[in-house]
Amino acid sequence: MSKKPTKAATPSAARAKGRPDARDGSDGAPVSSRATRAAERRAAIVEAAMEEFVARGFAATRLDDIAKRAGVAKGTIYLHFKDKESMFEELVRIVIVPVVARLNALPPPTGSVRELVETFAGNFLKEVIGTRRGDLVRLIVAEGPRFPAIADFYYREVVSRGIAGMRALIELGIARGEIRQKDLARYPQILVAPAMIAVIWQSLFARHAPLDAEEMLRVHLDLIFGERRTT
Amino acid sequence: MSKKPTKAATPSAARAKGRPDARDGSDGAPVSSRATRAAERRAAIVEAAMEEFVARGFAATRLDDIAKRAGVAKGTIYLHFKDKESMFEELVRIVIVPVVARLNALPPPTGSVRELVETFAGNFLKEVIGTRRGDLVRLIVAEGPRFPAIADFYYREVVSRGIAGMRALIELGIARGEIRQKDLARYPQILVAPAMIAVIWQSLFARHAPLDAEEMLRVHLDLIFGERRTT
DNA sequence: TGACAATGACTGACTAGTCAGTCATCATAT
DNA sequence: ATATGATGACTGACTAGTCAGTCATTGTCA
Repeated sequence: MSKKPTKAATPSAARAKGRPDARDGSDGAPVSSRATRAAERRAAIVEAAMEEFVARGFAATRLDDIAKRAGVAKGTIYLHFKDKESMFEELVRIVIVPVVARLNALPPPTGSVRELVETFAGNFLKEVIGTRRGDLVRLIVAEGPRFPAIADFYYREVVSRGIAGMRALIELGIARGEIRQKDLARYPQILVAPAMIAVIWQSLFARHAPLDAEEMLRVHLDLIFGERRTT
Repeated sequence: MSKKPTKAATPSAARAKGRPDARDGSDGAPVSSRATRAAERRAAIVEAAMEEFVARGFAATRLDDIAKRAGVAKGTIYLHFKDKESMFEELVRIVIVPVVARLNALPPPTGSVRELVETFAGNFLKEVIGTRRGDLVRLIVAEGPRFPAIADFYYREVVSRGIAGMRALIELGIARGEIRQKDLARYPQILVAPAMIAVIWQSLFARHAPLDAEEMLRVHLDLIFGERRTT
């Protein structure tokens, strides 16, 4: 209490930072209404927070660091999120939702099942393995037990749907005679397992022994569908 | 300095805690020499720390909690470990070493390759999935990126050996005609992937959808070795 | 053998530092 | 003009790590 009788001396100086003009390069149309700027800031915070949480985990991440990375004051974070915990949960949702949307917009079943699965694997390679989304998977594995809400959400929105989708694909493959192993439909996890391992491998062991995920998935599909004759 | 003229008042009272007799249940042989007691305490700390780290992760674990759980004062921890971080690293080593020993003491290759792999899978089921060792795997996935030393160690001692062993097994299987897919030897990860997924699944999603890991592994082996005729 | 001294394992109150969350103050779009 | 966004200094709770002091055990000597 007795520590700081004088206040309001320095703070005004720092003010120089906050966007002075807030217009785009053209003539006079204000490109940033308050709402727009706020949305941009929110996005910056989400981006920065994702980066930090992925790199350090929930407990070790400092809000100060997130704020700094987002180019925002700490207080600003609290204009957008209730607290660190709900911020983390919301974050995971924000990043996952587009993934779910993608899952729901499955391409119509054209061509062989193998082709379908290959397309799927290709997308997975490109958009998950070695990307921030891949790190998110690791983050969920890491923090899931301490954030049941996140584990629940992830299971409901991604895992159960993914498993169901894969099961449908496998059953189609069995019906068409492309897949021999009938029991595979009971454990679609087997179909996905190498892909998940690839994700984890990349973020843990890539330094020691890089893994050619694409080739591995190809071998795995050969195992399930039988060897291909084409290159 | 000027704060504590009085001391030595309370501490003596707490002394009641430390083993009063230090003998075993039989007659008069002192079972706990100083060295023995110290070793017991160290073991208690390791056990407690493992529990806490697995449950909360590195950053969120409090040394006070570890001490309390181990029935030891906080200072005691520092008699055995340099600091929290090296304690964590040492811990992982301590738990992993027996696993490595187990790996090195592989049973002599008797019977079919499938039998060998099945034995292996059986052990894995019993001793890893759903046990503290399984949680350790998750912990390494979670903290590995922040503890390169641990990821290194784990890769060197467990992963690379495991992969090498599996590869040998697969090559044997190919040579004996039990395994068709020759490329499998290039990615032994595929053989192990469902087991790893089972470990992770149990600690994340067991509540939502329990997974019959044993059955899943059987199906997976059927996929690799071809369907079995026996029940 | 018994008494006494030396040892060092053990303790827990304490320090120094960290960080989530608050709020008085200021800036600015409307 | 003013309502709302934004700021960052500040607070208080919390915790890793320290260290002076205690005492059971061990070693030694008469």
